[in-house]
Amino acid sequence: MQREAAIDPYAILIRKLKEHSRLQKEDVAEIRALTLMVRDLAPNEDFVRQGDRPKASALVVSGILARYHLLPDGRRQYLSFHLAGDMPDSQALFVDQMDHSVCALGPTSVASIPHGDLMAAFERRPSLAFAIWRETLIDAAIFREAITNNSARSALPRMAHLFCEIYYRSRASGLSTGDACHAPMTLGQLGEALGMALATVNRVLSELRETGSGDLKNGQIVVRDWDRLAELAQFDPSYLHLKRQPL
Amino acid sequence: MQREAAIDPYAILIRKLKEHSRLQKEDVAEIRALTLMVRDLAPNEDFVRQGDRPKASALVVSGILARYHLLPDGRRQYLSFHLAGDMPDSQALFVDQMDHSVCALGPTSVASIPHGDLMAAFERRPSLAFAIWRETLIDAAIFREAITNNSARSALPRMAHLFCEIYYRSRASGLSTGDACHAPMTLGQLGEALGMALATVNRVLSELRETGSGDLKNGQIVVRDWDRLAELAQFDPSYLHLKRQPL
DNA sequence: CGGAATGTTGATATGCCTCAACTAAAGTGG
DNA sequence: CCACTTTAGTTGAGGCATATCAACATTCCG
Repeated sequence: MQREAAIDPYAILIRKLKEHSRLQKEDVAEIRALTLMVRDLAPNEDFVRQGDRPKASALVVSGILARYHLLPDGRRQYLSFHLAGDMPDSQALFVDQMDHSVCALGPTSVASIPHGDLMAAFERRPSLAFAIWRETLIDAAIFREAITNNSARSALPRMAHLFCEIYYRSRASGLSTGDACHAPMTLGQLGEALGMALATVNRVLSELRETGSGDLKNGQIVVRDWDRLAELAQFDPSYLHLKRQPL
Repeated sequence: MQREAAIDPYAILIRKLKEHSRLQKEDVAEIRALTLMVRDLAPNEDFVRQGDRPKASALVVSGILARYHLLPDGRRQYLSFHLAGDMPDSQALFVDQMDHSVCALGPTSVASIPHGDLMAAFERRPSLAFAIWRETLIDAAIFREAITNNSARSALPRMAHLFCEIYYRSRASGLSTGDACHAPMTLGQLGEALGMALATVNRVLSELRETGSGDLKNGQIVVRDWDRLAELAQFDPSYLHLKRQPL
């Protein structure tokens, strides 16, 4: 996470919302009037924990946030990954208590937006509320796809699908660099996302590598052959509900 | 679904929203002013299909609706089950195209609410919009739990967990009768929800039966020993975000 | 009453998990 | 900057949970 001098968190949020929603000038103005407190997280640091009652929502400015469930025996189940522009817990606006935790994958910088600010903005600009509501609904679509991915696909296509999704979303947000995108997760975490054992992750990843379609390396997903990867994964991006297809 | 003469769909929605949200008189009035078109579905009949662009939202009046993904090879992955009072596709209000289908499990009666009506009501009563937004967020929490259930739990606790959830939600909505609740699914469908093969479903269900904690019989989930069932499932209902605990 | 859908049970196969030993890389303090 | 420790990744052997296949029983429904 190179700390760049000139990151404009507002611009990041505006760009992201525009990927799926139309924003009027007034909506943009309303966004620019929000109070933002940017904070840097170390890899693996929690932003909120299961059981918390946060008073602000998170906006990912750079890096990646992940949501996860903590199981009684201490294991983790990663639920979703959130790139720059995402607001991974706008849900806390309307649901008192966190039912999951949110942590940084690699070094990550996060802006907090006080709930009060957001609610006031919603009142003035319902269309802004609808854009963020839509964002939470797309989130839900991503969860649904994860249910299907982890329940109905075997190890190789399952991993391929997750890679497709992260790469595709990165690309849609202009966060990819050529054939690669940022994904600083360990094989262990990948296993906790996909519901497979570490040793299996390793073997399946090697297998994926050998197909020449994709790879995970130095904290990056590398796409060597998109068509092949997407076919292996049976990846259909329509569930992401983006206005423009980056691939 | 016995067709009863005196079902009031408005009352069902109001009761449901009150399980997690506070409604003012004006919100209730706004709900009662909505246009509802009730329609009966036969078992297995689709209400909307993947790819559709519905112009109305569904409200379950009686029976159960299920959401599912259709995979390229024709298999299904059931994603969630929706009881009376649920609005399983309010998402279509803000997301153009359906990324999944919705079908009836047993005979089911569904009310359609035109999107225009809802949006107009939201404009007059933002708090009503927030209640329904909250509903969609709880939905998302249920999806997250399904990810964890299907990815991190083995067959027996996985099945127990789904039974717990459906029974608990039924009870919260006053839809349970003693120790049982309506759940007219076949073993095949149960397998398609839990990501296990039909034969396995059968064996695991027998096993569950033998623990004396729960059962699925005549289209009903029967809870013989709630504490045992909940323990088997590691069931923690907090993700349902209900104001009052029915158990 | 007959046919289709659903449920039951056994035998066998296999994909993934577990355990374990080891290598490589990354972070840390002297 | 190097030795040391910790964390991450790699690979093999073996076992087990669940899938698959197959035959049959049962219930549902027209």
